[in-house]
Amino acid sequence: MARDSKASREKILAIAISMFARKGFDGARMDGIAKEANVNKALIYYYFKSKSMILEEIFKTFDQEASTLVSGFFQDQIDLTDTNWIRSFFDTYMDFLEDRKDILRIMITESLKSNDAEPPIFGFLKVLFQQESTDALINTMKQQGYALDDQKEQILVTEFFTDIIPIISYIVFKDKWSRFFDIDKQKLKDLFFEAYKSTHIAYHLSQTPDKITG
Amino acid sequence: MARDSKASREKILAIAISMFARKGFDGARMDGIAKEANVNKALIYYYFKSKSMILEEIFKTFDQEASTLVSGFFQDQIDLTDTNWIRSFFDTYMDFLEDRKDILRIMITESLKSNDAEPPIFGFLKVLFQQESTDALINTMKQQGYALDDQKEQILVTEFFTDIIPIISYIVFKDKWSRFFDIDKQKLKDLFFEAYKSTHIAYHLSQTPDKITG
Amino acid sequence: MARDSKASREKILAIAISMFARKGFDGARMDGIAKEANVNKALIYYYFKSKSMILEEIFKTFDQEASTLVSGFFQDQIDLTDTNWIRSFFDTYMDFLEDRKDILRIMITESLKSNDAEPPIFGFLKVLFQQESTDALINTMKQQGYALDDQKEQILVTEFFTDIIPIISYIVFKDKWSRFFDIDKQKLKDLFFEAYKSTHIAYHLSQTPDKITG
Amino acid sequence: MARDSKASREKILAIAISMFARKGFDGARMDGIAKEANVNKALIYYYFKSKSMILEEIFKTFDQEASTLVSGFFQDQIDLTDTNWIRSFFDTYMDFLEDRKDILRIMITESLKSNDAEPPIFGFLKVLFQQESTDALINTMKQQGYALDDQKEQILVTEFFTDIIPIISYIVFKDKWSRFFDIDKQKLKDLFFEAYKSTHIAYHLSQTPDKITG
DNA sequence: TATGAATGAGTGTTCATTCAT
DNA sequence: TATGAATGAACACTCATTCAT
Repeated sequence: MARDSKASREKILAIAISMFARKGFDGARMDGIAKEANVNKALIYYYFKSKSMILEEIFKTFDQEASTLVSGFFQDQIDLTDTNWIRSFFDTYMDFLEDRKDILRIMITESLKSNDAEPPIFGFLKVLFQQESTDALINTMKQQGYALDDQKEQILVTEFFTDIIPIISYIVFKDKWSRFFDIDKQKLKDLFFEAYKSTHIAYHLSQTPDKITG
Repeated sequence: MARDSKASREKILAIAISMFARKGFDGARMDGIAKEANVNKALIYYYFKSKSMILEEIFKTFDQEASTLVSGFFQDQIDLTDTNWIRSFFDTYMDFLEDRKDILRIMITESLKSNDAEPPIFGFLKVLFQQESTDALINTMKQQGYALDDQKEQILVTEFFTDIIPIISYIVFKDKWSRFFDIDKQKLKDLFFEAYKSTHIAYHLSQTPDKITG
Repeated sequence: MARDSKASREKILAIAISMFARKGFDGARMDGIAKEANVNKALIYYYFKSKSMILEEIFKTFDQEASTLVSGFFQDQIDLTDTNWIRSFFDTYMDFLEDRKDILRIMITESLKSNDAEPPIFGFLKVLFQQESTDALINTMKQQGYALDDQKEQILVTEFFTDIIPIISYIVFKDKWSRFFDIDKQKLKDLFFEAYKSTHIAYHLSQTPDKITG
Repeated sequence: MARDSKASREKILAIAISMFARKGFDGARMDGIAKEANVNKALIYYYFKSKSMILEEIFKTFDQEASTLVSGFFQDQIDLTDTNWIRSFFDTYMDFLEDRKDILRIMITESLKSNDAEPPIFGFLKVLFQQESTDALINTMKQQGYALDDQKEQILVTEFFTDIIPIISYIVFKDKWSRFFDIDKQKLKDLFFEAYKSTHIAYHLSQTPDKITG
């Protein structure tokens, strides 16, 4: 109804994200997106070349925003021994992902498909560990006396499978978990943070010189 | 061509698993399955009521096999302080999942969709932590002096997000990881085990009475 | 961009002709015309009621111009025995059609469709042999001693299928002929004129009294 | 209704030809073809890969049949001086085309479009003047004393524009001509043959030495 | 005059599923 | 068991056309 260009486009995009997340990219229907977005189906094609192009734009925007987030982070002082700092980092990071949990769902699903393209989740990982950030992190950690084995490959693997993946999984599964295991969402969040702390964070702390020499 | 009843059915099932994994359930086509399985499309409907029923059978069979695996495990003596035992458990567990990695892919994808059904991956979790096993585990751990907070909820959350999920993720992503990060598969396996050991296993060990009393 | 009324309208018309000729009326797209004409799609509808109306205007204009051409011709003295006169007539006629070859393409295509409307190419034929012209021609020919069987029907059939049609065909096919039979365009023109002369013109000459009595 | 493979396929093909001829390839609708052929729309795609593939098959079949016709012809003795022979040849040729007049309509329309493909009507021309036939014709004509300028290019041009094109045009336009010029079909046929005889055939005869010197 | 946004009705094509044998 | 033929309901995408400004 509203002849408001920007609004229509954004609405379509928002519904598409929600739809792809709920039914999967292949399970989602253009008809359904149009109906839910309250726009004419043809209008979708006025703004987006094809279904796949919507997906591409979703991922591209996500990567850009993630990049901005990361850049912001590593301009501050990093202190992995400061529990407050870690919690603050963790919360900002979680809020960012929480706001984009539907995109994360889509990202996982699409990453699992077999095709020649790089899995979008690897793209996200690369954004998080882009050259500058990684270097800054490694340097900071070294300065703080961390026993870094200097193997970037190990860092990447460890961070991906024991940090990023658990966190993303928590975000995409928490609603269903809360529902099917009949548990309060705040309680679940605490349980997850406890698990995260006692595994991944504990691992980081175990590498501090304090811990070692202390 | 081949008038071998069982063979046709199994072939269809095998190809369906591979197809669902590669393209997603919605992206997979009955035509494609028939062609790849070298059977007539209508024959699929002779053996399976519908596309969804194939999926259901896949999950049901998987759950049964997982259940058998788990039962076998907890008949033996559990010793979380014995590194050899842990590695042996880990290897058996990994081999089992490795042989079913396509099913894991499907399971994740389907678990992410929005519907009223319980996510199949929760079903898998329940199989792993079915009453008897969990009880056995908890009892054993208590006997071995573990500081168990007795909260099954915490155990479930921790094991799911920092054990099952990382392991499954490793299995479903390792091929692509090896390809896109250009790293040898064996090397990657070592890196992952190192990450798993220094986070999840370290967490378990940290809970041993030795640590507490020591 | 350009706020030049006439220019936009003419441009749209010119592009429409080219587009209809290249892709056929049904194959041509309003979007494509707008884009190629560098105008807004809606502007086309400001100048033309619909796609079909563009076509109608094209044919109407063509018929009017053809009519003017023909009128001009039969004001001069007709002399079918004068080779110079024939060549001059032929050249003027050819140049006129050559300048409108895209319209001829459209005309043929549309004439072949099945509908109740008179094929536009018949309209063109009627313009060429409109009452006055035909009468003038017949009279002149009679005066010059031609063995006219006085059958206007025969004249029309002969002129259409062995004069107009070959000439139009030559015009609409010469570019492709030159390309696919790898022959120079001037050479092709000579070959065609030779063919035309030895069949159609020869036929006219064979009807002159000179030839017969001589 | 009838579960008769061959029949359905042929029906679809026949209706497609008729539809393409009536509305043009782009104007024809798959829905319309299905409905008129009394088959399910999806069945069309069971037999043909796409709309364009139907067209391709139509042309391919036509070319094969034309090739067979031509081959048959040049096994007999060619005698361009024998009016009976000419008329017999002409009739067979006309009947063949008459039976395929819808295909001719499609062929012309498609030949006029702008694309990189060779116009199908050139393909037809090549079939008619395929190496063997052309050679046979030229040899025969030479033996019979024809003043052949030996230029195959001239022959091709002359035969295309003053023989094939007029004949095809007659076939595709005769129904409409008869209707819009209110003339009996048999009468029209006679008029056309008269026109054809007094132009194209006259041209051939004019080249025989016998006729001229005899 | 001109345009960006919007739309109803299609358009070729595909899909899971069923039928007849 | 197995298959070629057949189908209804979608499916992503397009089109000529109109609206609001």
